[in-house]
Formats: sequence, structure tokens, C-alpha cells
Amino acid sequence: MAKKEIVTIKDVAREAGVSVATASRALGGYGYVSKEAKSRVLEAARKLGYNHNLVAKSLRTRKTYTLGYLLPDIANPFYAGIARGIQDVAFEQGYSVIICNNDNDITKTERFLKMFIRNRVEGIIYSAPFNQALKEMAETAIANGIPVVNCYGSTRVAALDTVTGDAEGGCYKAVRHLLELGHRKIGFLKVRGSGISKRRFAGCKRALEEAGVEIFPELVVEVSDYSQASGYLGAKMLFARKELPTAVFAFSEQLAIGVLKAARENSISIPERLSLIGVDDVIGEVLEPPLTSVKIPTYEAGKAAATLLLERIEKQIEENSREVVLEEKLIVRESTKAPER
Amino acid sequence: MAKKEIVTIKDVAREAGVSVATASRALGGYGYVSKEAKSRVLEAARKLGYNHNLVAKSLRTRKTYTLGYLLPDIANPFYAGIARGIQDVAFEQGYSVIICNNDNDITKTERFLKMFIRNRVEGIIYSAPFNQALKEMAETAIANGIPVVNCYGSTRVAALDTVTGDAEGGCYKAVRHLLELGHRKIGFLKVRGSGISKRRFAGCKRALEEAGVEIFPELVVEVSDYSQASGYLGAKMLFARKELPTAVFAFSEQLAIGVLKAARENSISIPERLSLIGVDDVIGEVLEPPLTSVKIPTYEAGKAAATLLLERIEKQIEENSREVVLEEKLIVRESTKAPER
DNA sequence: GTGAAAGCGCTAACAC
DNA sequence: GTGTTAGCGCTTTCAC
Repeated sequence: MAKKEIVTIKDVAREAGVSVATASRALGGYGYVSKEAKSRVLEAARKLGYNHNLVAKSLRTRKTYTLGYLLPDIANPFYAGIARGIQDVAFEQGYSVIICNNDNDITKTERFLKMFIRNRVEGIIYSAPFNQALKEMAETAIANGIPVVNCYGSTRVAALDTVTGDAEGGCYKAVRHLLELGHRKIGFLKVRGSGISKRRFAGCKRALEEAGVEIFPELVVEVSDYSQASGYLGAKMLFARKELPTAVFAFSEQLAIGVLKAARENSISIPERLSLIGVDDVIGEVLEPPLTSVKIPTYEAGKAAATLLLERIEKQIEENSREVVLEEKLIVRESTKAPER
Repeated sequence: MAKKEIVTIKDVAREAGVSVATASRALGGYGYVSKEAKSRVLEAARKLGYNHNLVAKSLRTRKTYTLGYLLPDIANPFYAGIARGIQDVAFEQGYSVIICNNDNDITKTERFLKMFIRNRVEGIIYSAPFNQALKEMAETAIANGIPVVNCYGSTRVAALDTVTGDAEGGCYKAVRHLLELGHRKIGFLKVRGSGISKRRFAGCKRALEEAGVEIFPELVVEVSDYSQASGYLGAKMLFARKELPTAVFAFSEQLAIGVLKAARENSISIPERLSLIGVDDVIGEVLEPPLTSVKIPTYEAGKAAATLLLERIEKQIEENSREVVLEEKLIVRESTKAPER
């Protein structure tokens, strides 16, 4: 792997018999260059195997065409979907993106922020839940002139451009669906201290109240996080109540999978004896039964976030903090049906 | 967002009352600097809010500490697992990684390669299936002195460092398991033209031959890709045979899910009337029934690939092409049981 | 130990 | 339209 001599713009210029300035203009495709000179330069570049050095260009122009994306874990399909959306619009506009998994850890968050700044990323998107380092990160970035966009991440940070879903509306639809099927005793699995869980529940309440249907406080259980294990635990608690609900609405897909497992263990068949709805809809389709759920449009969210960010970078945006709210659709599958009587 | 003045090493030097050379040495932590000068510099940097400019540093040192990772789609959990592994070891050693989704598309592959080279990534990992552009990409990169590592990607390219799983061994175990349960008529779902599919089948054959069990050619169906749809199709074909197999081994999880669906439609209960084994094991656990499968250690593969690559970058490696073969374990769950008689 | 100065590869005034 | 030249911010001889 003998590193062959790197050919620079100088070499190209010499080969083409022009100055570096002309070569630069020809290669960059701007400024005044005669057709003739341009084609000679391009030909020379091809011949020598020239590769534009973006490091040098960045240093000179102060544009790195690089974005940073901070998320908890790329192996989580929810975030991977967002990442894909971000990358697609970024690449389309000539930007590359550096993805960092913070595992919701403070130290990592700090380290990655520092890395972002040192690498001179031109903007940052985050999808992480709140922690102190995240907040400081956003503030530091802004202070350094690097715009930050929040995409389905914690809202407990500075006023930023934000992309979220209409959690309230999505859940409203889900409960309406249950109501229309005839359910009157609905259990809920929400997450303690989660802002989005709160908004989801608000949507549920609205649907219930509109229909004049009672909320059973003992059927509303709060768990500590959105994991499968928590769903399992929550379901077990629910199943221990005097009276079983006829439907359960779990505020994440993992929670719903936990419910599924618990139900199987207790021989509670879904949807016959219990209807079940989840949120996210990453693998809902392949579950058994296929899960009715509120779909979070992760890919679209990523696209929206990147669009917001690139606008900030390339244009002068006057508004202080913009917000994109994406519709969350209800996907009806086989885990919900009318309750037995 | 008034971009505040960027503080450079010059500012730090002035503030600390030393030359830029000394400041650079102090900040970089190498060369001779007196303790006293060093602490003054560090203090000045802190005070001014100095951020090391890696773009400038890269230009000067020709080290960008950046890696490129080319995969079909980050939203596919299989690749996301690899990506996570790569990132973890990369970040640990101070490298960041740019991830590009080629969707197995030639144009995109070319574009991303060009981007990699222009950004002066120091190494490339790919997990993509073969296409002509990929092959050229690898060759061009190598020619430019950029090492390339193949991680569960096409082997039909130049002799490179490679990470794969012991596909043969994993499948051997799977078939042994079936055999031990008492299965004698086993169906296979493999993919036409896939090198890895061939290796998988070789492992199956070995187990069968060792046990002196016949292979039924009409129960070996070849489909066009690893998708769910193909699994569904393949299963339908299998179910149309004169005699049903008592077990099916599908060479991907998506294929297995397709089989699951087809079986459900035909009221063939799994595992009672048909045992099923898949490969990958990304969501196998939450399927119904939980899927017995050959687990591909994606995270470990990513780590191994990054390790191989960083060794190439940082050390002098004499060997031409190294290979890491990861063990593929069989995870026994509930989709397999003894055949009814 | 420290500083002066050259230069990484490129762009962008500015002069011609 | 084209060339000269001065940096972008940093590291790194080399002399002191």
C-alpha cells in the first residue's frame, strides 16, 4: 500500500498549463474561466487522478459540510429511522453526517459535543432524552454559532427548532378506535416523568371525555421507562386488578411487547379477551397478532429535522424557534377488536 | 446567532505570553514544554474558550481521524448493529465515522466513494452486497492508499481484510438440532446467487450427511433475495409440494417471518406441525412463537472490522488479507420441537 | 525549553 | 479571463 504521491491542485494547474487560481475556478465551477481552460483543467485532473481535498477547502472557506447527530443508540430502530432521514437530506445537499451514540450517558455526551465542535460541524441534531450534559451541549453549541435542532428529543433545553409528532392527536385517534369498537374499560401504560407520555395521555383523556367515558385511575399504571421489561411488569400489575380492562394502550412498542408476553403467560388471548395498542410501529407488523399502533414517522422526522437545520445553516432565519409537528397515524391491525360481552 | 470570533491558537499564545509553537506543544501534549508554560497555556485556552481546530490540524498532519462506513441501509437493524460496533471502537480510539447508505445502488456507491476520498477518510468498511461500483470503489480506495475492510459484505472484490461469521458452522448446529429433535424431512430456503447462502447450505449438508439423512431436492427452494416477501413466496411453494417437510430452515430472519405468515395463512401451526429456524436473530425473540435461530453477532462483527481497519491505519501490517471468522451460535427458542408422528 | 518561519492544499481578493 | 499572492489554523523542523 505504498501511499502514492497525492496530486494537488498545483499539479493539475501545471499539467493544464494554467495558474492554480484558474484551476481552482475550473474545478470549483465558479468565477470566470474560459471554456477552453476549463476543459483543459478537467482533463488534466482526470488524467492525474486528482481528488479535491475538502480538508484544505474547509480550512479556507470555513465550511465543512458536516453535520453531527447525537442519539442514544443507532441499533435502536426508532433512531435508525430518524438517522436515515437525516442522512438522505444531508447527502442530497452535499453534507455528510457524523453519528454519535451517547447511551444517554453524560460523559459521552460531553465528549461527543467536544468532538463536534473540534471537527467544526456546521449543525447538530439530537434525539436524546434529557440529561444535564445535553442541555449544556446545546447551549455551548449555540454559543459557538452552531445551530441545534431537536428531533424527538428532550424539550427541556433552550428554545430550539424542534421536530415532534402530534402525540396528542395520534393517541386521540387510538382511543377513539377503541371506543368505537365498544371498549369502556381501558388500561394505560405510561412512563413516569416522560413529557411525551404526558402529551400522549392528554390525547387519550380528550377522547375519553368527549365520549363521556370514565377513566379508571387504577387502570392507569406508570412505569419507569419505555422498555419491554417495564411493559411486562406494568401488565402484570394491571392483570392483578380486581377487574380486568378490555383493552390496554401502551405508550411504546416495547411496552406493548411486554404486555404481549405477560398476556401469553396469563393465558389472556389477544385480541379476544384483551385488545392491545402500541406506539412507534417499528416491527408491529410482524408481531403476533400484528399490533395495532400509533405510527411515529421516524424517517420523515429525520428529514424534517435536517431540513430545518440546513435552512439555519444556509439561509438567514429570523424566527427564533420553529416547530414541525408531524402527524401520527393509527395503523389498525389485528390486536384490537370489539370486546367480548 | 452572532457567530462570535473564533479563538485560535494565536490568541491563546498571546494570552499566555508564549509563542504559538509552545502553545501548540502544550495543547497537543507532546514535545518539550515546561510545566509552567503548559499550565499557563491551558489556563489561557480555558479562559478564552479555545476549541482545537481539527480541520487545520488535519491539513497539516494529514490525519483526519475519520472512517467511512458503507452499508445498504442504516434502518436495517442488521447493519445498525454492525454500525454500532464500528462506532464504539472508532470513538474509543478518537476516530469518527461517516455512514453512507448506498441502497445497493451503483450511482450512490460511486458518489459516496468520491466523498470518502475527498474528505480524506483514513479507512473504509463496507457491508454491502456486490455490485460493480463496489468493486471499483474498493480498488480505487486501495490505490489511493486507503485501506478497506469487508464486514459481512460481498467477497467478490479484491483480497481485503474480511470479517464474516462461521456460516457453515452455525448452520451445521441448526440442522443438528433439528436432527436431534427427530426431523428427517427438512426444507431449506436459500437465496440464488448468494455466496453466503451457499456456505450456509454446505453446513446443512454436512450435518445431514454425517447423520446419513437424505436431502430432498424438492424441499430445497431458491428465492431471489433475503426479504420477507421472498420467504412468503418460498414457503407457499414448499407447502405446495406433495409431501410437507416437518421443519424449514430459512437463511434469514426476514425469510423466516415470511414463512411464519404463509404458515399462518395455511393454518400450519408452528412448531406443532412445522418447526422453523431462521438466521440473523435481530427480533427473533419477540416473534410468535419466539424463533429458534442462528445468531449473527453483528455488534462483534462491527468491532472486529473496525479493529482490523485501525490496525491497518496505525500499524504496519505485513499480511495481505486477514480474515476474522466469528462464531455463529444457535439460539433455541420455541419455534422448533420434535415432529408429530 | 522556546520561538521564528515554512508550509499542509486550497480559495479569494486584487491586479493585470 | 487569468495570474499573483496572502492567508485559513495548525504543526514541526531548526536554530537559539
